[in-house]
Amino acid sequence: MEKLTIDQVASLACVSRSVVSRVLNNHPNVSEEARRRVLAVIKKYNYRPSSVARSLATRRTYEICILTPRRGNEALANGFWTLLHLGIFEQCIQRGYYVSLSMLSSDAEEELEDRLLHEHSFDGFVLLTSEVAERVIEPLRERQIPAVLVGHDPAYPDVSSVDVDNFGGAYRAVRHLCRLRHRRVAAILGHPELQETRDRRAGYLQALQDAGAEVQEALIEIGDYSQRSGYEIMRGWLERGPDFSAVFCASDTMAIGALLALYEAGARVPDQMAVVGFDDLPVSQYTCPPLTTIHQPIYEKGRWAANILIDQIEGRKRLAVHANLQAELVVRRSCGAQA
Amino acid sequence: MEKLTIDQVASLACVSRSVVSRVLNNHPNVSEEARRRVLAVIKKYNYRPSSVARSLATRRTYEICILTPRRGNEALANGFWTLLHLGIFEQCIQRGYYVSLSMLSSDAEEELEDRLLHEHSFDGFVLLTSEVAERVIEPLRERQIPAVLVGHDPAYPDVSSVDVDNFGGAYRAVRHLCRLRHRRVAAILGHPELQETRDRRAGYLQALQDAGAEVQEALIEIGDYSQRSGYEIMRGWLERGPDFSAVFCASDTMAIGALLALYEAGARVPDQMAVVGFDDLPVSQYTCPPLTTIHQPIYEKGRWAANILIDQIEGRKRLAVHANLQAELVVRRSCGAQA
DNA sequence: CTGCATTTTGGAACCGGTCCCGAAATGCCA
DNA sequence: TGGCATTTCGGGACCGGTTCCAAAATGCAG
Repeated sequence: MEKLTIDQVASLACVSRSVVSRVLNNHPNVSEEARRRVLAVIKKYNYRPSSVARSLATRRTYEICILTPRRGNEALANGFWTLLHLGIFEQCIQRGYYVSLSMLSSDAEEELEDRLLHEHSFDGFVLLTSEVAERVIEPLRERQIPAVLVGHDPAYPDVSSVDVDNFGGAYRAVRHLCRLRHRRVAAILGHPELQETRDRRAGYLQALQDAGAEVQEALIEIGDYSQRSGYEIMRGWLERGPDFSAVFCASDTMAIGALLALYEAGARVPDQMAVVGFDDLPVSQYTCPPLTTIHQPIYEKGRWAANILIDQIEGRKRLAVHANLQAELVVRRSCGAQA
Repeated sequence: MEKLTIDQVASLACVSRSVVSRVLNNHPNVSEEARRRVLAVIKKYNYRPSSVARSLATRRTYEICILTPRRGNEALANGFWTLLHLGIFEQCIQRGYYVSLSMLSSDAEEELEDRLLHEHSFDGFVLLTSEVAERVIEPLRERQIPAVLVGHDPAYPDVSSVDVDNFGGAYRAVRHLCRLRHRRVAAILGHPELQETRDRRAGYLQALQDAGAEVQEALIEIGDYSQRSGYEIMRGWLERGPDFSAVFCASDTMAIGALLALYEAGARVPDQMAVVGFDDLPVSQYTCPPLTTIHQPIYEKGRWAANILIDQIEGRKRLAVHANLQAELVVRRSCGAQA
């Protein structure tokens, strides 16, 4: 069964192609009689208008592009991105948009960026992390292409964004530890140039200060969101004999690495060392012991991002909006609050 | 800076648009002089031809669509899919194709399927799992749209596929346990209607038989690839007092769930219970203890799938190819072979 | 310098839609 | 029944490329 064109549908329904077009787009001013005939033909032959041809005429593709950072496999393959993609995808489909996927490696693949931004006309872009934003924001601005940032960066106040309350989340995580009588709480944080890291760090410090606990730079180490980095940092500490009783990890992945180091050293969690994470990955319910962490509504972040972007594409929102979603503490066993 | 059209480039370079088109497509029969002028204009204005217009004329979009099954979040968000998508993506980009992402929920969303298959013209489809294949194979066949299946199913011998050696992997995992003197080895398998499950089950049974170990239906339970299912199955066994010393899990996710149940029950792994998984997810290096498992080259599977599909799109392969990738045993600590 | 083969060029049709606009059909009222 | 407003319809230009083909330019041999 060959694919029909609008002209073939028109002649089968004995009308002009303008009429068919009007029926397809729910324009008024088409007689009941004609509409009926056209719909009958469409149904009979299962006709679908070519989205390519339509895009050419309307200059709209109904396609948005997700730009995901290309990190190491270990930092990438933890379910976080799948959930985010899923949220974006489901909302887009619901609103009639297709989703295209790209992963940008950190070395400059200008060729790829050029193609994505200029050659293929996406209606808008979802930028995952400010690393990605940094690389593509200029050309997007120049061509006035709608974009939304998942994450946030004060450097781009004009770009809509959706983020989780990183400061508040870290604050609540560490406050929780302090309330459990931990006076010295170490931290494994992420790349210091990320805004996210700065906010989580600030939350951590503020919570310590508010609790009257010790604040000490020496208790902070920098990882890269991989399990390996969490593992190695914790192992380094254990070798030197840690002088603290709890660790706040800026991601569950790093917490998972830390848990293994503790396990190998025979240090019991939470008795000898309390651990809390950040993100609440699906797997974190199943670590040994299950991880106390800050729940990020990852899937919802995706949905919000898609909604904001599409509103912008369709011209409903003129000004940039900055959504900030709640990050709640999920108490499980790695912190010692539950038997 | 407005986007130029081919006509504007042509007049800036003082040639007709046919010449510009020829330059863009590396056709012969364009004078050095003209080519030079055209390239200069293209470079100066950073011109990119519109892929939409080109697609309309050539009937090729250079876009392939990944169809991912929409499972529960827990079974979805474990890094497996990200790695697979990444493999597909990187190979596609390298060969000049865009990647579109779709997740099909199991309840019939015919509307979505129709749109994906008919309205938007993808050059080809990557079907992740035979569940997905089952739902879309018919219309794809009918319209002769290239597709490749990741996984495999004897019901579709005419559809190219790439899979891992499920039988061999399971066989090696269980043989390993038998060699460690386990005589009774339980199994947590996946959905029985999946070909994958059938193959892994067969490998498990064969290994037991070859080792002269006990083969007993009662030692087999069915999970759904979620951590939760692994957890609950193991917990059920522990409550009844297990009469076996090792478990083969058909996925790492289920193994991770099982590890937690064992941890909670105070059963030491591997001393009291040996555990092996299947997949070798990035996180499996960091479970407590690290998981012995069968390594699936997930990323490579994605690359193979993309390559096979694009070969087919570009007409290089006429016949269906069925790739079968090695699945190797990775010995870590959960099986007791390593100190 | 001529004549023919070959290279290079530009015009035009085409891909499959949208949308503007003038013409035809219809409705309504006097 | 005629006249005017309104609804419906169809023709054609357009979106930005590709590709076929005939015409123009060039190259080469005699």
